Amino acid sequence: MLEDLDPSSPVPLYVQIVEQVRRLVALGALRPGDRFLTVRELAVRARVNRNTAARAIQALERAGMVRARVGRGTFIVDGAAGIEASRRQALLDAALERLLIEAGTLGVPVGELRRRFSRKLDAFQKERARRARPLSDEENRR
Amino acid sequence: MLEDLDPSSPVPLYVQIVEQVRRLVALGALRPGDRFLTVRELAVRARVNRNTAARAIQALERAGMVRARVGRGTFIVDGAAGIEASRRQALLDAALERLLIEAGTLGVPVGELRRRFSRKLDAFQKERARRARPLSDEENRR
DNA sequence: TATATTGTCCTAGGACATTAGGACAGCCGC
DNA sequence: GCGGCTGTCCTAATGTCCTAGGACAATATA
Repeated sequence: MLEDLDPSSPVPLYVQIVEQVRRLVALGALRPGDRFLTVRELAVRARVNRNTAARAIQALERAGMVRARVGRGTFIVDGAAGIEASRRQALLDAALERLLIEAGTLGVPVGELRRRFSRKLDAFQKERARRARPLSDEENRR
Repeated sequence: MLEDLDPSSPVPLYVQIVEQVRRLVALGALRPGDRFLTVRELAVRARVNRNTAARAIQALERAGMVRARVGRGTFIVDGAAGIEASRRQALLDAALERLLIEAGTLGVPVGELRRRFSRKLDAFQKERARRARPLSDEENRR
């Protein structure tokens, strides 16, 4: 995690970092209150320039997933708490719409889509439970 | 549709066009065999340069949703037919993962996600049925 | 108070994307 | 065959993005 970035990808390095962190947060591997990597630690770990790491953290902060404090470090935040209900609804609806359009253009039958959704959701929850149990699974590996 | 593009958006004009067309195809408003707008027609309609319109159509062609023919025009294609099963599975899985990560970071409970998914899917199917009935609902408005 | 550590700002270069105009090549109906 | 369509290619101008290095300000720690 965070080591396997692809500099030759059209996706910017800082975006690749953001996506990986988003995934870890969604899976519960990083939880509110957890200390995150500092800008310089992240730069070393991901083998990118200090400013590229800073950019990733700034993007995460704009997304409300992280709080950066000069002299202290950066910490995971409960981003969902700061979002008002109506906005959350709108964002979820947009995400659902993107999925349905993708599935629609792929010609996925409704029945199959329902099945795959249910299966994927179960797998996601299972993974989430697995990561949450050790309480510092990912943390301790640092 | 296609008239309300935002030139000041960070999203390129040709991408905005592609997204709108993708939506129409997914909803069944544009079906395989239908004649699509020509490059110049699209340029006038969307109020963009001829080449920007051409770029959008080229992107749609790369995505396998459209077939462009010199001297004849561009036509909607059954893009799903050309995709091999394994690739289709992978694309759908990636789309599902994006949704779950988005929902996860928004803190949406699993039960609510299931409900919203089901509701959205029903709405999508209903819209699809509505658009499919007139057989040329969108077409005739040109 | 020193010193180290933290995030942040400024600047710059290189690369790429976007849009646009002009010209060209293939197809069709008269 | 001719004229009007069609999509496509070439080129240029402009803007934006990405990454990077250097310096700075705020905080914690000894």
